[in-house]
Amino acid sequence: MRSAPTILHLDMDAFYASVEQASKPSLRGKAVIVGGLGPRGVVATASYEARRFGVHSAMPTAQARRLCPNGAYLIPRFTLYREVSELVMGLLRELSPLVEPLSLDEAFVDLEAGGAAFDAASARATGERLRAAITALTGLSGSVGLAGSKMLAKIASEGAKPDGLLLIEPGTERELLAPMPVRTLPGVGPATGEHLRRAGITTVGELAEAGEDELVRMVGRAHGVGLYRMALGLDDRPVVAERDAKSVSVEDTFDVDLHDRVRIRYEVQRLADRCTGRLRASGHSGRTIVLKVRRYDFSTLTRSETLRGPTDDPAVVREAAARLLEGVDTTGGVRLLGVGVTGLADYTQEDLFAQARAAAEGEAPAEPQGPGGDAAGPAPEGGAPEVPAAALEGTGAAPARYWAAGSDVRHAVYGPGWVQGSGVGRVTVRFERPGSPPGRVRTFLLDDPDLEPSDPLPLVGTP
DNA sequence: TCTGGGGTCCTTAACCGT
DNA sequence: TCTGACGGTTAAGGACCC
Repeated sequence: MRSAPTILHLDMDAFYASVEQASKPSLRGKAVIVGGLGPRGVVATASYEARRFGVHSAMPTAQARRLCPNGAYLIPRFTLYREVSELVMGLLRELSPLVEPLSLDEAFVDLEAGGAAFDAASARATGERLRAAITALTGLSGSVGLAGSKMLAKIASEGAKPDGLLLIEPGTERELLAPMPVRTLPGVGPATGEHLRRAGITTVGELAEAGEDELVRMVGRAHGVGLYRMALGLDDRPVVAERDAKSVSVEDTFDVDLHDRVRIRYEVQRLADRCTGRLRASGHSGRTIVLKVRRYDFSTLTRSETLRGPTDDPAVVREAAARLLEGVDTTGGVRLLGVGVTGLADYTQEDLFAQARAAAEGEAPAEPQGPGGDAAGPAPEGGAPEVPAAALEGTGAAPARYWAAGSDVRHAVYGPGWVQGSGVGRVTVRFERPGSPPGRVRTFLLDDPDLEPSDPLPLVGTP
């Protein structure tokens, strides 16, 4: 807690959807929904236009389509969002060395540590300058909260949305918080909220009245103490610039539940390989392998195994994951599989045990084998568009090229554009780019040789 | 046609060693 | 030698966040 509101929280407005609108001029002012488009997809971000229809994040995409049938439904393009995010984070780092990103679209900044503010007036001026700079650089809007602590800065930016700035003057926080619903506090989700409601506690003020002992009794030691302090507006967590990763994991939800044990084993191997790929890319190795299984009824279980030392060897992770799978009953069907590695070492330590064994066996690590050697192999990796696994299920036919809605393409004649939709042997492309007027739509055969996938264009600086 | 994917942190229980 | 307290580690699950 500090006496001047010099902790800043930035929250970009409807980030993914706004990036899509900036890069696809015909979508400006329209309902845009970014998320999973499959039968089990959920909404990641909805534009404010879409929110007016009741669409919000974490909602099943199928439900969103019912509420907002004329919206534009797009898959996320994380590479582009990451680029835009880096631009924004760069602006934050000009304000202070103490920048703590929470996600691609959110961060805390300690303005005092950077000499960018020392009181309410200078903090407000810095916040407004930042908002203008973000718009100038990216064309997007962000909301800024300023307060004497992280918690209040975050609550402030929430209140500032969209496209605003809110400053909470230190000293006013208790009376400000008191009437707010408990769910306002970070860390109070559906479960804790319901728990408290049953005890007759619905506002932050009532939370403070309940007292620390009572809260600890209700929700446990760590949570109770933290909750009580937050209810009083007390929060002295520092802004931490660099936090090292503690785990790496990958998981897939399948469009249709998996029953075939051979196929399940195969998918676990693929996930293990993807996981080690990411592990190595981040320069880590880890000691504990975790297998996650979500069954047909949405019940989730995890099984883990701790090795004698950290590894980043794909064969070792694959074998551990396969062992863990053998202890899991999958009759009834599996909706999701995941493989993770925790207990990360911040350096890459060779796994001498695995190396020695591989040398003894005189064998290169085996590639995972497809179930029964049939055609339902993995979707192509890398630049090429992926065919969803379910699209191949039960078909012996070679798939036509698959064009995901929202993805970038380039046509030999018409230039850059994006996929508006595809079906019945055709793909519809809208030809426009960031900064251009809304473009026109053309339709091609799925395998038109003039059409190819391409990388996103930058939001600004394109001629 | 319900419910993603990537994480973090906490709790509880079992087990081991002192 | 037996029992108990305690601490560390591992495993499993759950809440929460964006």
